[in-house]
Amino acid sequence: MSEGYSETESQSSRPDGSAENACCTAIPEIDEEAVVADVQILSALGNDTRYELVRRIAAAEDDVCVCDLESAVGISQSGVSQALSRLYSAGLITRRKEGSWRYYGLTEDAAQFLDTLDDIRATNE
Amino acid sequence: MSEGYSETESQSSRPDGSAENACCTAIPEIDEEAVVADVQILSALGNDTRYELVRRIAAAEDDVCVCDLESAVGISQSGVSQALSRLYSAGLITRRKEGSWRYYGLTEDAAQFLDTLDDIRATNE
DNA sequence: TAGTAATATAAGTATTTACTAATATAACTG
DNA sequence: CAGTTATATTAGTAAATACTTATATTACTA
Repeated sequence: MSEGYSETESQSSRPDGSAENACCTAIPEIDEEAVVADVQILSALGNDTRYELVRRIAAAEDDVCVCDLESAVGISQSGVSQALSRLYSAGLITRRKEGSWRYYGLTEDAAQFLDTLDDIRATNE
Repeated sequence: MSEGYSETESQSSRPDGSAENACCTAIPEIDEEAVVADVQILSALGNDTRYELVRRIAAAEDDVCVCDLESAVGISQSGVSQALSRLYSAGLITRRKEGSWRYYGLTEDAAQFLDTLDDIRATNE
């Protein structure tokens, strides 16, 4: 019950004098599918460990195996594996098997994303 | 103590026969400040509520006040305020006071970000 | 085949997060 | 001024998260 601050019949005294919840501008609906897809990408990348993993994969010239990443981010093998798995399902990294090794690489999406982040950071300096 | 799987002197039998943790490519260090800044943005946006707020602010023609956003995302006034506050400190929204109202708008960074997300989603269809 | 290495999965847990309700603050209004 | 409205802040909490350890799986190797 998140009401309790508007018991009277909402005779809104909004800034522009309009009624209901239209104090400013009508707020359009948004695409629910887009939300889900985008938030998956954003939350996958919005964590130090996973972000670092992606940056390291991006920085490497070729695809990278888990063994290397493990020592790089300082958490357990299991933790790295889980992190990579999540990045993979978010579509941020590719994976390829070769013998006992698993090689991870960046997807185009992720590359584009990192570029945007670099852009933003560059303009904010 | 996240070791325990490499007790012997790491006489690595890596894919390319190289030593230490260089099975693939040397993995360069990454910029710690960039990590912090980027993860702040990503994690701020990587949550349904906050993402929706940003999308709605983006979709509105003018700046938006909290009262409108509240009904849009379906959480309490307090929750919205906290979400906006976090988005603000991540540099994703602007805020401006006008009488009792607070108007929120998109920053350039956020706009660029949303564009990239739209791009990515568009190419993945 | 048994043994070992690379990675994944499962189960458990401390920490973090995203809320809610209650209260505070600040500005407008009679 | 007292009352009300818009928003922020605080405190508390259920649920989610990011790990850990232990175990399973898969592939290579002697």
